[in-house]
Amino acid sequence: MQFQVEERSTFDLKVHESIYLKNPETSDLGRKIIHQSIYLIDEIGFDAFTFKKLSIIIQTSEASIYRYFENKHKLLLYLVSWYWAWMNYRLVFGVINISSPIERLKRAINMLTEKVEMDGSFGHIDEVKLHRIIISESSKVYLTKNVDQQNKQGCFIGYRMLVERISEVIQEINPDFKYPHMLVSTIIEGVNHQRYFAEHLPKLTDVLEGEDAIVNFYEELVMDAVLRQKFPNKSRIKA
Amino acid sequence: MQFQVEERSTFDLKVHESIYLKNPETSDLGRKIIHQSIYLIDEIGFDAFTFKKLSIIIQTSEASIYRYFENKHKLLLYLVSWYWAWMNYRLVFGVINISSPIERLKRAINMLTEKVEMDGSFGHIDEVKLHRIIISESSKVYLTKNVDQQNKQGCFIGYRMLVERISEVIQEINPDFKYPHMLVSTIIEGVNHQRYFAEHLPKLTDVLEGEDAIVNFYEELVMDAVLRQKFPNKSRIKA
DNA sequence: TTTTTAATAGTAGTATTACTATCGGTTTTT
DNA sequence: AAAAACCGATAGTAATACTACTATTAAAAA
Repeated sequence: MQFQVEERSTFDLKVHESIYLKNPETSDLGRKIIHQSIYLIDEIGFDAFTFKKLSIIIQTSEASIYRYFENKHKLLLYLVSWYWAWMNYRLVFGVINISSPIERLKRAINMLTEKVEMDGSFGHIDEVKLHRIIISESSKVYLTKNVDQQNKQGCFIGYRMLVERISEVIQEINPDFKYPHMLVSTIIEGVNHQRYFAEHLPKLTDVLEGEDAIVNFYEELVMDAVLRQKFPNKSRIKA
Repeated sequence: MQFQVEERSTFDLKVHESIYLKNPETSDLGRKIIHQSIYLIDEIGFDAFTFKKLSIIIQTSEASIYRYFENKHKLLLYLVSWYWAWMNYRLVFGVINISSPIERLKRAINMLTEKVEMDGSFGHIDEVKLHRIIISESSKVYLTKNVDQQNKQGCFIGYRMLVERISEVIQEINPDFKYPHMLVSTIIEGVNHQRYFAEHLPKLTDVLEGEDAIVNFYEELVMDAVLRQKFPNKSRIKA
């Protein structure tokens, strides 16, 4: 992940160039588009979201928004990519002082699965609302007929780096573990679904009070899976 | 899951009534709609799929299709619900002779995660093509603003029953395991994503040759998680 | 057998969506 | 001061998602 320091001493997370026609970070209108699209998508959902509606809210024309993004899917891809870059960034700094790889993995899983409840230092982006969008809309970003083409252009490197980064910690702990990427992407997708289920389809998950069951569940799941082959318990029965 | 015996001695899997306006199983046109929509969605993807295109293929009018389904989302929901009912049905019969709950769980996870490669006995439904649709489109069924309303109507009972059925086996094995539903729905959603990644975004998964890595991964993951708390390995290090 | 009714198919239309093209006017850059 | 980039507004198109209405057919009642 790359970032650059700006005058206002915050970071400007880099999103892959092929996603936008014109970088929305470089103009007032661009930032307004990002800011307000997060509000609008969170409110009415991505399916009902249109550039027309957005243009009315930010008092501009539909055509002006099209100058930044080819279509609304690309805008969503931008938001999701920003989130991936943000996660990568948080992960680097959240784990930098931890020497034990096991503890580092635990911390990483924790950051990946915990609820985003505070809005940070990125001016026009509301991370709490963005996280809700990630939960309910992010998979639509790659579940399209254009995946292969977009992947070739590098639209998903943020996600790939996230998975790779954590996979490396897993392999540091247990070089014999065969499925590090599968485990990590299962967790990333899983959290989103579980948070969604907890809110809308609670019978498909286990909502426990007094604890963040989702965080605990995934931490246990990952540690069990990764440590299992390293320290196999021979006393475990075979049925 | 309910089913009924028909004259042609196959089963007619029940899909919840609130999903359709008129049961497509009851007429020739209805069966054609199901049969051909599977082909068309598989070919062009759900986003590009329209009732207009479908009506041209089956040589009828758009309005006739609207008489069976309120909109294309409901049609997708029908297909996905049929798949859930089919899975429930297969699960019951695939597990009926296994007395050991651990082996029963293994078999269930296996059936849930394995690739569908053979077309079965359900006349107008091509299960192989349907499975491809499940992999790339099924989550769109509940990732909408109407989830709560549709859930209230019972549109997702098939899914709920699937999760409940397997959760019960888990609880039979280990009554102390706290997250059976979470584990099962994580697996069901996970397989779909991993199969999708394996084909389109291989860097997000681990594609191994000579074995179905996805099946093995999830079997190990589930067994580790479920048996872990039952037979905790005290020798496992704490970092 | 005729009549009634109910179910189903087909025609034609509307509002909205997802864009594209064009044309002034205003900054910004050189 | 000239050129370039940028923005806003208008208008237009093709496709989509749906609805209202009409026509046809088939089964049930008279």
